Amino acid sequence: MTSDRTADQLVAAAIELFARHGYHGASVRAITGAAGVNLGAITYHFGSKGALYEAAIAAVLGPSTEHLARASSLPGSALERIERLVRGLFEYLSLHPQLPRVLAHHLAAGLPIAAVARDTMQNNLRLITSLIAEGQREGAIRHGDPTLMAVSIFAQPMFLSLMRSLLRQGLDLDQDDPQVAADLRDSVVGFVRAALARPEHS
Amino acid sequence: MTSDRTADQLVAAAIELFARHGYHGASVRAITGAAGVNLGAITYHFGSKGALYEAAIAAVLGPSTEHLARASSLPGSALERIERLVRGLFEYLSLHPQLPRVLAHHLAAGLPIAAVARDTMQNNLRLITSLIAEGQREGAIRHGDPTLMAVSIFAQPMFLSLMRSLLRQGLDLDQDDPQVAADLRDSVVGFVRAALARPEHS
DNA sequence: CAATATATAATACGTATGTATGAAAAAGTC
DNA sequence: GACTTTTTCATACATACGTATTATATATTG
Repeated sequence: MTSDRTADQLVAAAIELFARHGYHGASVRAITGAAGVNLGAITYHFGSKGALYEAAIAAVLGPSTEHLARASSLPGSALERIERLVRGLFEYLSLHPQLPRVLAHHLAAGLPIAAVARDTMQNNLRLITSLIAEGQREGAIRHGDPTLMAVSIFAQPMFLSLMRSLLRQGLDLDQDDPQVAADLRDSVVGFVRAALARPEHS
Repeated sequence: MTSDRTADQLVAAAIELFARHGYHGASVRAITGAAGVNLGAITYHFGSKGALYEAAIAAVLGPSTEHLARASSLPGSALERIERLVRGLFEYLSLHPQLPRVLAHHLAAGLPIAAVARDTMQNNLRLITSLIAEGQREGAIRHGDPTLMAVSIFAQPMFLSLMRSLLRQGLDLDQDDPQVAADLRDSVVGFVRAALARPEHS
């Protein structure tokens, strides 16, 4: 029962096309064409275009939590582990640049969020939240609602990745350039560190 | 020549429907229906659906720069003016919650960005950038690339607004609740302040 | 009030959409 | 190797799409 090649290729093509053109803009014909499979393959393997959409969301979002958990699992101070988590998020986004794009379409709709998306984001945010709370107990992180701080942190890599084309066309910041990407990562990490760190007593 | 009622209503309906369903998902029939005008009105007043789309983008994004400039224009330290700008951005987003949604669809596509969108975002980011640079000259803001810092700042209210439905469904954070909205604003402002402030010497 | 521009309206046209259908092929099973 | 299940394929169907067309109504101007 190895991997169902057709279904996998459909999901891969769907992720890219849903990210680029949104749900309605990515036609069944375009998806099956890009995947190199027959027109009827979506109906056969998933039942409907909508079901493939959910599978695509699950495929881009799903693995993120484990990736972030792994990145932040090494021993160290809470602040250090948060930095590693942020870098892990950048890493995941460079591997899956479609994540914020698919999510953006999905969120903008304002419809009920798919269960996978809701749960995954919940877990990702909880991961950051608990690290912040730990840092606050250690006395290394300043006071403030850890959940809201976590949202602030999460927003930056996500939105930065989403703004990819705009930053290139508007500010000549090409994230494909490894140096630019590294500068962006370091800037965000520095920003987050400074935002969380408890002010030193004068 | 007052205001062309039909064209205005078309833009208003288009903003909402493009925000919710994306370009392809918002049909000409749905838009004209919501606007309460004839099916042919888009062709007549704008020439095509694509032209209406550009007009809609211009209408949501365009006024933002002046709003932010006004909010941050009052005298005060750079840090204070940045705080006012961030609050101004939250205010603008509460008046135009479609902005990040329309922009998200547009950015996710990865296509050439519409000129209005590019220029407006450029100006908005420049506004923050120059305030940061000013604060650095004053010695109140820590070192770091002001442009990248500006992106970090901008990302938070934008992404927060975009995550509206997810925060409600996943974290029980309902931004329609004025108290929750105020807490979010204050948290982001505090986060930004701390991120920018030059560390005190111990 | 005629004449002339401007706006709205109803409808038609060709194309693209998601899915259903049934035949052909491939893979699996005894 | 015959039989059965699973998967692919080609095609058909009804509907929805963006826009063009043509007619009607409403302002505008002399």
